[in-house]
Amino acid sequence: MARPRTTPRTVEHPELSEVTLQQALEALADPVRRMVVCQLTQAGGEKGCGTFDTPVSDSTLTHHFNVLREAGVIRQHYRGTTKLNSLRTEEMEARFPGLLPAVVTAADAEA
Amino acid sequence: MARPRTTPRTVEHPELSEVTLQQALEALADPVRRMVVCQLTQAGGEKGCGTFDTPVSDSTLTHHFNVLREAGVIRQHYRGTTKLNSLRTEEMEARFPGLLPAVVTAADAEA
DNA sequence: CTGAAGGTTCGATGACGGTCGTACTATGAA
DNA sequence: TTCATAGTACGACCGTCATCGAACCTTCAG
Repeated sequence: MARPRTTPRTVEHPELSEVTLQQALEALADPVRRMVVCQLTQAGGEKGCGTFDTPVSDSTLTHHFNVLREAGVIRQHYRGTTKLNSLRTEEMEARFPGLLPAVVTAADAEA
Repeated sequence: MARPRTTPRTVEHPELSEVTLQQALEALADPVRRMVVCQLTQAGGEKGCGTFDTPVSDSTLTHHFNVLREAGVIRQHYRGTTKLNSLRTEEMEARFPGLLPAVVTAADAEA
C-alpha cells in the first residue's frame, strides 16, 4: 500500500524510429560492446549486467550499456538490485534490416 | 620505350582475409565515408576522387579514401592524373556477409 | 618547357570517447 | 536497523581521429 520511499528505478528507451544509423554503427563499432551483444545473443534471453565477461571495469561497462540502450540495441529493466539486459532483435531488424545479424555473424566467425 | 622517370603510381590493397570486422565497422561508422560508399553504389562502377559530393576538403577526403581502402571496402587505381574508385562488393560479401548491403540500404533509406 | 589540374603529404588543432577510481544510491537479506 | 550486493554518477585523464591549409608531386595539354 505504502508508496516506496523513492520512485522505482525505471529505464528510458528510445523508439527505434528515433535511432539513427550513425548511432547504431557507432554502438556496434566498439569491441567491448560487440562482446556484450554476442554474449547476449548466445544467452538467447536476458542477462544481468554483472554476468558479462569483459576486460573493463564496472563503471566502464555501465557506460557501454548506456550507449547500446540509446542506440536501440538492447532493452534494460530492473529486477531487485539486478539489471537485466536483452536484445531488441525484432525492432532492430525492422529498423536496420540485416545489420545486427551481419555484425553478430561476423563477430562470432572471428572469435 | 623509355622507362618513365619515376615509377608509375600504384596503390596497395589488403586481402579481405586480413581485414578485421573492427576495421570494416570503423570505416562504415563515419558519415562522410558512408556518403562515399553510397555514391559509389549509385554510380554502379568507377568514380573519380574529385567527383564525390561531400562537405569536407580534398585532403580530408584523401584520408577517408585511405581508410576505406585499408578496410577493404574500396579499390583504387590511377588513370592519368585521375584516381578511380570502386567498391569491392563481392569480396566484402564473402568476408562479411550482408554487412555492406545492410549499411547501404539503411543509409539510403535515411537519406 | 611551362602551366594547370588532380591528389597527396605533413603538421597542427580541436573534439570526442573509452577508461578508471571513488563516492554514491537502491534493493534485499540477516 | 544494519550490512552486503548490484549498479550508477561524476570527474579526470589520455589517446585517437576528423579536419584544415599549405606545400608538394604527378600527369597531361599547349
